[in-house]
Amino acid sequence: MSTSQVRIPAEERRQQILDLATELFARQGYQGTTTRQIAQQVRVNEAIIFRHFPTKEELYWAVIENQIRIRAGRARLEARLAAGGSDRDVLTAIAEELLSRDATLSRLLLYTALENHELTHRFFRTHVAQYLELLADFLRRGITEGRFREVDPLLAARGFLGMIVYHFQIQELFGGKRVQTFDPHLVSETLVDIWLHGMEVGSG
Amino acid sequence: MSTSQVRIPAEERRQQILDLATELFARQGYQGTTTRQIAQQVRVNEAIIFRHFPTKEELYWAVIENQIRIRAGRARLEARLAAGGSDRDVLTAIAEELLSRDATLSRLLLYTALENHELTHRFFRTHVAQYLELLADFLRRGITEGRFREVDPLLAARGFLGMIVYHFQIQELFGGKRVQTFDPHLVSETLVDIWLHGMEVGSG
DNA sequence: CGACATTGTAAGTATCCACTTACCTTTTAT
DNA sequence: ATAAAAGGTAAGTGGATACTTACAATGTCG
Repeated sequence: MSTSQVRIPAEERRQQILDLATELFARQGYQGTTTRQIAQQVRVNEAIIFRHFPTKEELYWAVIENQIRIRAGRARLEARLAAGGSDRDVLTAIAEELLSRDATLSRLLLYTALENHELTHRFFRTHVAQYLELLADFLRRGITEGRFREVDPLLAARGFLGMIVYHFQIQELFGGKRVQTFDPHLVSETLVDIWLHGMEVGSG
Repeated sequence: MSTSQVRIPAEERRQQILDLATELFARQGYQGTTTRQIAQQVRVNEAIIFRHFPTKEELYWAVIENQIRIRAGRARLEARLAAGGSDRDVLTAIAEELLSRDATLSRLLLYTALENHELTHRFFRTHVAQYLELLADFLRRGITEGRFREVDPLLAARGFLGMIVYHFQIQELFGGKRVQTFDPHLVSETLVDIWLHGMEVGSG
């Protein structure tokens, strides 16, 4: 033995690798992160990484799938939409949840969208598109019930999410928060107010 | 001499390198693109790249600055805002212009935002923030003139751009256009309609 | 107590990267 | 005509990268 040799059960080590790799991939992307870096973060020999994950690429997809599983709020969105309350309350809650997420998953997904061509589209269809469809369904109901104006529900859903997500991107990715910080609650209320006022029949 | 040896004036060669590097960086990012790849695209020896640009990184920034110079429509936006016409016409024209751009610059900027921490923020302040400020000024005038409701103009500007940019991102980056294509004109009109209806005093 | 699977390490390997060096070929100015 | 300047190439360099191999320490169970 020459260094410390901390022994840890496999399951735990695997999770540790996954967690630290998540951090690095989110900050630096797939290409910008080396397996040596990951090993150093875990304080373990590089070979350990390859004992738990056959290739760097498989580690990457494990990271992505893990993050989607624990973070992407498809279930949470469904619950929110089903829970009821006024349109304003429901939408504000959704917006606030999106704004309060940490940037890790967003960064990973953007990196993946940029770096990867084919696999991203499959992923997009099964996750982002589903999220948008849920929102669009909610709007479609509102339209047939006469509460919302007649517009393409999918476009309106994209518009709503776009307001929120773009603000988040500017603050978290482009360093906007170094110039000016915003109260997430105020942001949610303002953006929901504009969008809802724009969608409601006979408002104003 | 062993291969063809096509001789071309320096200025022209430089531009050629810039153009092909732009394409590669936009598709694969800084880290994902090798100088050898660029040389192969230009059909020139790798050393030529380094004759025209001292390092890969300087080539990258030359690419970015070039794209911003020829594409980013600060001047065009100012002209549009000054040209007058109804709010609806002005905003629809802006939206349509953003939607009809090709994805190259967007991809480059997103890559840069993700990969680079410090330089991106400086760039963001001098370009994206300025663009948003111009829009916010336009809204501020509308608010004091009583045409728009009283909301934070910067947030409203982000909301507007967000609707457009997010739609563009989904279509161009996440492969949304493989699932469904949209008429840019229809998209502009729909999103502007929602946002404007949401901002106007006494509409509906 | 000792066989053995498990967790770990050190030290590779082949390949690829950004960048350099040494040299050749064509154009141009005098 | 010819020297110099400019555009081009082949063949490196050292270092990094993903992944492997050979072997050492350790907990567990018969």
